[in-house]
Amino acid sequence: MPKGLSKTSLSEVAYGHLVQAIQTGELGPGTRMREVELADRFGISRTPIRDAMVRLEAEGLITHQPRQGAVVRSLSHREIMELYEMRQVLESTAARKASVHASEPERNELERLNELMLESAGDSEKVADINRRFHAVLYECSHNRFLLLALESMANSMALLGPTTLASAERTMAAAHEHADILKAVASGNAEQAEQAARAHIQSAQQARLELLRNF
Amino acid sequence: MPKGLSKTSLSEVAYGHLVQAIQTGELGPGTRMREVELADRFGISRTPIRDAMVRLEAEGLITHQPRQGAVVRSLSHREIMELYEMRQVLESTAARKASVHASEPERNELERLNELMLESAGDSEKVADINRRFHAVLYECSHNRFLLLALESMANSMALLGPTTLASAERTMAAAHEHADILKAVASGNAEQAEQAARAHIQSAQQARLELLRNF
DNA sequence: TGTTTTTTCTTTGTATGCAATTGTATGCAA
DNA sequence: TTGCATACAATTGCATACAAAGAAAAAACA
Repeated sequence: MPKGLSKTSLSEVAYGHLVQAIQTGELGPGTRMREVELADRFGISRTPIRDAMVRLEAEGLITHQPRQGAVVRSLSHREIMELYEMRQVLESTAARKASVHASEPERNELERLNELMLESAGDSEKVADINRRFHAVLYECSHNRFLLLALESMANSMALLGPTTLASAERTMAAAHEHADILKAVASGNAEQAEQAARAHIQSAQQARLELLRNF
Repeated sequence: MPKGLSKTSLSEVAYGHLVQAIQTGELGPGTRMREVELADRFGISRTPIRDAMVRLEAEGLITHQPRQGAVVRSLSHREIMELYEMRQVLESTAARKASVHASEPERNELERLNELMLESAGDSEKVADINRRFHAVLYECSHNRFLLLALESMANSMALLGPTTLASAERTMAAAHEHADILKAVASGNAEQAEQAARAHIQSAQQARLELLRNF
């Protein structure tokens, strides 16, 4: 055993692993999650696994029927639309709040991430990661803890959708452009415009998602 | 041990008890929650208590420092304002969606609950309960599972605020009136108006909350 | 007396065992 | 073959035991 002065609990480690596994598709929607199996895989006992799974269920990433085990939630077409509806509401609100509350370092960080994303166009894995971080920072900028909580939970749910919509370089460039629109509005403190730009961004992401679903 | 007629899991029972205890103020903000103590109180073991607590933490009702136990979250003035901001966003969205998706039985149920609330003016406990149910039904009317999840979590967080703002008969009547405005807009399918009415309702609730805080 | 160190004690984090329940396979009868 | 009952196996829900980390208390020291 590495002389790990493990600061974080195994429950959190397990939670992180599971979220990642769901994000990468290693645990795709519909997959049955057996406690012992996961415990073995991570080399820990069932208890922290259970903790992580309870949390995942509270966030809606997995469903859990009593005495019947948990499965990674599988979203119907309708639910996917509902998720994007919700995302539109939350992201546009975040952008609005950010336009009021974002600090200059935060705005700079957003600029930098967006440039980085544009530069990485083509490497879809990297782009997806930077995109996630961009949105995460934007969420923080809202400076509203309850909104943040809901946004993070929603972002996790997005993992249920599978591959990113930012695979193509064109879509990446379009997204970066939309991000820039949001940033411009945020920087100028124009709440209305920021909200609209975020709304437009999510709508276009939804559009891209639908195209992806059509050609699967 | 009584013959297990337990239909729902003990974890859920514990979760329900804890939420209720927080709502009634039995477990007020800042209260330290010891696992063994709660387990003894409910006559069960620590495991289902832990499950419930993990869930409560995911919802933001309790905070949990590693190796140091959990405490019922205590909201600063700023956080209370943030909570109402968030509530305004979510409730107005719910009303908007309800104006599109609510079925006739649902609308009738809302009407009935609102009448019942008005009739109960004076009995603040009963009013608060009916009010909760009114809002819960409105949430369902949105027919968006992700929005619903966020709303339920938010409603639980409201429990952290302590006593209801609907103690006085006047405030109850005002609230019922505001509810009626929402219902009218929902019934006529006017999304914009429904959203505005809900926003106004939450603003007025926030106002009442501030007054309550001032005189404590 | 005040401060630092050591010790004890409480409480959580984790592992594991047991019992209950559900899904599944097998056998029997129609 | 199909429907149904019964037995078996897999898997979770819960309880409990143990270990480790912090907090509190006690002791030692300046």
